[in-house]
Amino acid sequence: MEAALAVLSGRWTTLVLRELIHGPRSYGDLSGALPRLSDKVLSDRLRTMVEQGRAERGETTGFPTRTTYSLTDRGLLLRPLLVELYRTGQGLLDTRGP
Amino acid sequence: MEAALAVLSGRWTTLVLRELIHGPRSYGDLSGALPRLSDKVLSDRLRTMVEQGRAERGETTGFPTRTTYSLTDRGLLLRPLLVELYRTGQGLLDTRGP
DNA sequence: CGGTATCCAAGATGATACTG
DNA sequence: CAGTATCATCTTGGATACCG
Repeated sequence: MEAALAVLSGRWTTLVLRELIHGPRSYGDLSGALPRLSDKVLSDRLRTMVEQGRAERGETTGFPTRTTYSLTDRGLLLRPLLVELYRTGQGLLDTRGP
Repeated sequence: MEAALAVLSGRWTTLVLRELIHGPRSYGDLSGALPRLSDKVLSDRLRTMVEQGRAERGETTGFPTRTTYSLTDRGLLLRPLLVELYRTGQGLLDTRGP
């Protein structure tokens, strides 16, 4: 449990994961989908996820650079947990949340 | 999802919840089961859970006081999420964690 | 036994500005 | 477009000590 929590740690981690679960996303996609997330924190999270082997980065050679992030198999392990987080969140709101 | 995360926020919240899911526990039970958790944080967490309506407190009248905490129906909503946290944690460790 | 009161250190986050 | 650099701030957690 502590291991799973450690992976989700950080206020924005799960939200970035949710975006990536729907498929590869560019830095700009993520930044646009999460407007309240600062560039600094976004790149912090992405770097951590890549270091942990949960995400991969595909970088183009041209200019402007276009980088695409996608989940690895290890990252996809988290999918059921994210689904349960969503379900539980709905449940909490239904019964007068949070 | 954010609602669910907010409820689990705090490094020790899920561990306290796990103890309570097995049944009512006194303050001392919890403190003993989680030796690395300071009194301050334990009482912070319990207070928050009671405020949120996820736990209830039953206090005796005598002395020394003996207080028992237990989960409410709202608290039990979190059970499937905790189970999934546990499952995911196991999965992470199996594939070379954390 | 079952807490509360302080204070401090560390880490996370946010705002802003700048670069290849 | 895709970041990095810097700094202020906010939040958590831990240590310690004390109270009814």
